[in-house]
Amino acid sequence: MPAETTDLAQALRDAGLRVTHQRLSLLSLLMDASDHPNADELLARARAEDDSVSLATVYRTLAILEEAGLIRKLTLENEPARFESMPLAEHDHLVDIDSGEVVEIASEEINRIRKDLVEGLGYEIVSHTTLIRARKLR
Amino acid sequence: MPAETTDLAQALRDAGLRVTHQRLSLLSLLMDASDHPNADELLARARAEDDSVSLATVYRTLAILEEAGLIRKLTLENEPARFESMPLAEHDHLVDIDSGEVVEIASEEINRIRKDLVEGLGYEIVSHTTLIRARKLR
DNA sequence: CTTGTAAATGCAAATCACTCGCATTTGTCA
DNA sequence: TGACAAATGCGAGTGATTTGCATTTACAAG
Ligand SMILES: [Mn+2]
Ligand SMILES: [Mn+2]
Ligand SMILES: [Zn+2]
Ligand SMILES: [Zn+2]
Repeated sequence: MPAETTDLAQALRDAGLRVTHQRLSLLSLLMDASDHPNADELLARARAEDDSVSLATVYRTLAILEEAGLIRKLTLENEPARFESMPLAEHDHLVDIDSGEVVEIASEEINRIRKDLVEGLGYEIVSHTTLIRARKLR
Repeated sequence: MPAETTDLAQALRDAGLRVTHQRLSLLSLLMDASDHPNADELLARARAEDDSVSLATVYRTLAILEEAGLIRKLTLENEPARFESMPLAEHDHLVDIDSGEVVEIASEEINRIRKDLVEGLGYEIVSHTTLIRARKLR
């Protein structure tokens, strides 16, 4: 039995979730993905292994994995949501408006300033998303 | 003729847009709004003046005003988009996850750091949205 | 102030991403 | 090796937003 499979299965158990092929498949796909796929794309990839997976389960599973803190959902403008495995470091996303590509951006300084600002207003951050639409300079 | 009406009409003309009652109405509503209304709410407010306005026109008009840079659209998670008149100063939004209220947050420092970071990656920012989901501390 | 004409609007039907109901299958724990 | 609740596949529903088309309107000309 591969180590990775065991790890992911354990991550699901630790989250109090049952270990199903669909959950392992989607979690694994997102761990390995270098891009930020949406539900349709994940369905296609999951079906390469098991062609009986349904779109409804993809959506249900993604919601559950997000709830469990194992993955993150990116709500974009005018296009279906994309997903990524939970990153180790907090980071923002830049969408290249010409290619659609998503680039990750991290700044510990921005995170700190934002946190202080929000707390100064009497709030605690539950989650945050920064989406930058940008164009490549030439 | 009120000065405001003239101003808004001129803003539309300057953007190369025809001046219609619906556009003036929505633009005016957003200039005066202290909250961040969605399309449904704007339709209700617009109908208080002219009960023949349609939801389709509200959506078409909001898209046009946004394209013209006169208003801004906020894409939230799991709820219809909200709108605001184009703010003078760039700012982020905090959504109180308990009340649904939207709070504005401005930090010139964050804007500067982010701009430098993005330019360092060879991009220019076209627009950006930061959405913070937060809970009031007690 | 009329008129021609393209653009804007209202209405209803269509889209699209996502969700749900339900019969069937599967994971977990005796 | 069952019992049984939870998960899944499938198809039908939802809700926000968009679109086709007939009608109205803004506005440039005359
Ligand atoms: Mn797609
Ligand atoms: Mn509403
Ligand atoms: Zn990311
Ligand atoms: Zn704002």
